[in-house]
Amino acid sequence: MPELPEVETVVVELRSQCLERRLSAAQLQRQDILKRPQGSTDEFAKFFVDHSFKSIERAGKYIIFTLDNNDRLLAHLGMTGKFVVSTNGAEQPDHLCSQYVFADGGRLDHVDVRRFGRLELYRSGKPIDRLDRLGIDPLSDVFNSDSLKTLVYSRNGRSRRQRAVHTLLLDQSLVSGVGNIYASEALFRAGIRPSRAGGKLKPADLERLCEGLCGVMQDALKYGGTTVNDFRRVDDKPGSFKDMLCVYGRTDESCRACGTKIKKIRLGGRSVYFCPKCQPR
DNA sequence: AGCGGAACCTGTCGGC
DNA sequence: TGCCGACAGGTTCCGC
Repeated sequence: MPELPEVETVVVELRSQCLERRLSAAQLQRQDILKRPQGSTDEFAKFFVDHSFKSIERAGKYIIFTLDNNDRLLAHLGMTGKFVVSTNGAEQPDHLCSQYVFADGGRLDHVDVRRFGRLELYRSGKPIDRLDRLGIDPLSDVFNSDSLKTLVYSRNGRSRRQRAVHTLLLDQSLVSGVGNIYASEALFRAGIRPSRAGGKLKPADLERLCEGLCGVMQDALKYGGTTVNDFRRVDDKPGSFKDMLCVYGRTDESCRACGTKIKKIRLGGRSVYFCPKCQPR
């Protein structure tokens, strides 16, 4: 389940392996993965052939591949999506969604078992509107406890939000890149109960939450992300942050800080984990 | 506008 | 042993 640290890990590795290599073929194996289809499979190939990737960037959980003609491929990995660099002679992997063949004999495989991921093609100059709707990135330098106030106040700024702070953290238009794992982990670090209403957070809470979010993202990045079930790096190795998780997936195990049993609840249709003693309210 | 819940998708796991 | 339902969750959509 790729969240910010996993996507960032993938982007850094893709950048080191895929830039400036001429593409000789591209195929879309799963039509339904391409949102707003831009025509036939042939046109998908034409979009890439004889071009190369000029830059690869991350925005929230999205990956933006920019070609040398400034056309762009926007990719979202969903839950189980991955990009794997391989050689053209290698066997075709299961659940292949799209594939990019380099003229030098290399290959980039895009695999997604559950097909929650999406691809979109944008011609040069066409704005990617959905990126404008993303909230603040926890790794950016404008992220601070002040910008986290988006969690507390409604858009018109006149009322306070009633939703659970955990649910608010998952809203990509408020904070971008946070998913279920790091929402639970950040709230543990901040000592805040996930079910607490966002509007009831005090300035000191936002301060700790800011530190918790930044900290957990940076730490996870150092370990190459978290592999719970499916996530793989570009070299198909798992990330190793799983061993560092304090609450996520640790139901009935004891808290690393105080020994209390970790509790699991449901919020907004998601499983949420917390320590009742370290996160009193 | 804010909010909750369903739907999408398939592999895995626990219970019977 | 085998079947079946529950579960995993990022995003979008729908209805209140």
